[in-house]
Amino acid sequence: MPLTIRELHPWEVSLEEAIRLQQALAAQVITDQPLPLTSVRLVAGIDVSVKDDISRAAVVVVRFPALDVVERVMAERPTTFPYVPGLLSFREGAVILDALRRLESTPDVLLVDGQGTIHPRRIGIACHIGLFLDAPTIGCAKSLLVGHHAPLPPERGAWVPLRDRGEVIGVVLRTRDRVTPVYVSVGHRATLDDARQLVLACTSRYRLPEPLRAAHKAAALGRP
DNA sequence: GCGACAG
DNA sequence: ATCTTGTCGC
Repeated sequence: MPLTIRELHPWEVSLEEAIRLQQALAAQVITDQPLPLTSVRLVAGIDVSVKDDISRAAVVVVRFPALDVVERVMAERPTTFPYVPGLLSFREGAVILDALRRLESTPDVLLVDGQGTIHPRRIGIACHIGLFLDAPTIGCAKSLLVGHHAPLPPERGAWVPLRDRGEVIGVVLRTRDRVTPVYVSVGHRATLDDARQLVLACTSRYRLPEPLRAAHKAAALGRP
């Protein structure tokens, strides 16, 4: 039984309408639902690459905790929406859903390359995709969109809370000794602690979790 | 008005 | 994200 995708709203909207949609959808994001790692069997990684106005999305599903690949799908479509900090969903959302519609397996949780609740309106692309799927999602970004944090210890597994306007919206996580950290936050239907633990459990030899590394490679346009 | 700013 | 060469470290 594949994932069910809800078409909550169109993607071709104005910048003003995009913000209005985010404000309405943000209230539906669930950030307190437990996601026991012992119950996770399949994890999906999602990433998008853009080249010559063509966006390519890739979704790679791996078994957990082994991390071996079990499925990989892709989709392409013209890039229309511009890149605007805070509105990434509207640039990459449609092509990601196109790829997800081709998925045959049903991941228990999806890792998205980008922010979850680490967002001005608390609805980054990971939350947005989670709402369309009504499934557990987690945001894992390589750089920061908003928020501040204390210094992070140098060893793998170290983490500190990320705060914005007085609230904890995510964590800064070191996935490898002495390596630049990643920013983890809940996308939908998960808790921040479970999100952090899952990202770390999906990371082995590299900085980024395996599902995202695999999706990044698959989405790369250039060389076949 | 001046910075900050996922991918 | 994409554009690009060499280079430091395990």
